[in-house]
Amino acid sequence: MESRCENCIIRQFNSLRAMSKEELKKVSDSKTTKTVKKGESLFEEGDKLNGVYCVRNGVSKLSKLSANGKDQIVKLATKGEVLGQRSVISQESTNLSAIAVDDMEVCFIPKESINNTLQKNPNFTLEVLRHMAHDLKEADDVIVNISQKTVKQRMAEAFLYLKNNFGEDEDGFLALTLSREDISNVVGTATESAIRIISEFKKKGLIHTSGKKIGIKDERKLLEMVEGF
Amino acid sequence: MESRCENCIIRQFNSLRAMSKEELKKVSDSKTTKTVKKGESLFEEGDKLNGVYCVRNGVSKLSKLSANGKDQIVKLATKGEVLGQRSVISQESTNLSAIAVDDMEVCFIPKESINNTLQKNPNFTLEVLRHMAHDLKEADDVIVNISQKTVKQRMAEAFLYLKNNFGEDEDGFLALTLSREDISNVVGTATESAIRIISEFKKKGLIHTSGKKIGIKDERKLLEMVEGF
DNA sequence: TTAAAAATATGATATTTATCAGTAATTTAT
DNA sequence: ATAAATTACTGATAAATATCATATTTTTAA
Repeated sequence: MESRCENCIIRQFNSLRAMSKEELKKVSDSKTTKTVKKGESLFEEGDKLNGVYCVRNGVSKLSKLSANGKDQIVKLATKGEVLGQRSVISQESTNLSAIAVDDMEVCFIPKESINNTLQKNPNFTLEVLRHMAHDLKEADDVIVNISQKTVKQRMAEAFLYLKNNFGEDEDGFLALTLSREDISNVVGTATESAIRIISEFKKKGLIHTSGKKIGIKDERKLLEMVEGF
Repeated sequence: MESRCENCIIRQFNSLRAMSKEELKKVSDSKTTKTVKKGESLFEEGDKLNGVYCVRNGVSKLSKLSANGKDQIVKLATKGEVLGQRSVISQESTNLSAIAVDDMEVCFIPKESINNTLQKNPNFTLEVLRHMAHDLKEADDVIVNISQKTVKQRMAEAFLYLKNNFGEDEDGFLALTLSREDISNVVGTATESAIRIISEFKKKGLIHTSGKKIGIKDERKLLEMVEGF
């Protein structure tokens, strides 16, 4: 397994590609690689982060606990994404927890390397900025979705999102398998409601399931449902 | 009215303060000042922006239209805030409309001045980045709020937000007066529901009203309501 | 491998919220 | 100043969603 950042392909997908050779070398020297088992956390809401995590493998859910004890999943981050950036940049504690949904492999990069480059390399800063602008746009879309769409529509949207972002396995099931509870936390609904809608979608032939696994059967109809037909 | 950016106090509240004297001079020479009447728009969802708007006075609502024809207000921007930045940075059309809630005075700064500085002045870029990181954190909070809190809780929260961010007038009413419809669009609910909850809060002595104007009477109880007691 | 625990599933019911219908009050334009 | 248009408000009802209870299946750990 390649362990020098300079040669890491993952880097092509995130802002680290805007780093100079020397900067990358420094990052490479200061970074540590970690394995995180399914269910373990990278960091928890309220933690002060001493660096960022670059995801090499696996998927992490970024979530926030609400007063009534339910988690809301704000984002699912996979290969290539950098976690904790916002917290490091604004020098505040994180507002989100990052928990592994899969077994993960991540690189921890101490904040000094990041902050140094942010101050010296405008290209890097601009690249980070572009990513954050994109994330913000997505967050706005989520806000509008949650407040204007029904739970059914959001469920349909969630399945399409999972297909588009994580793909399908050989058997036509969504490659990323989430528990019913996680699905309900992405959609922002009660777990029972999520399960009920899964049953309904199954009856209607929109999806098929096998244990936890869910496969999309009628993408067109799901899309129509999202649009409100 | 001062019209040179170099001497504009508003600048202290936004990322423009990280610009050098020369950069500011250029911005000042290329900018134009506009007056926007209540109800008029600065830009509309889908527009390609040729620059950013620096708010000198008044308040603008940033909103997005949903499929069912209802607007969702994502942010209320006031004095000192820079609008359209995200769109200019990511070189995409805006996903939001900006409409004046008050009569406004804004400066339009062509994107060239911004992009130039972004490429040359890392301090400026970093400052913009910090602001965006903050906005993103706020957006995440909104997501969690909307999906986990009841309409009543979100209404209570909206009133507290309006007080904290826009203050009160001499008579103890919220300084920013929104229509019932706008309030419902901030909270993400039907206008009738918003009105109903206003009536209820009034009966319970949490707020008082006079026409459109709303005043906070029992902040403590509103806070408790937000927290879920 | 088997008992315990956790996750999934479904029904019954309660609660929340939206929608529709209509009136009253306020604002706008003439 | 007055009519028209918009906005605010209220009630009745429908629809969506959450909650509680409980059964079944799957996973975990001894």
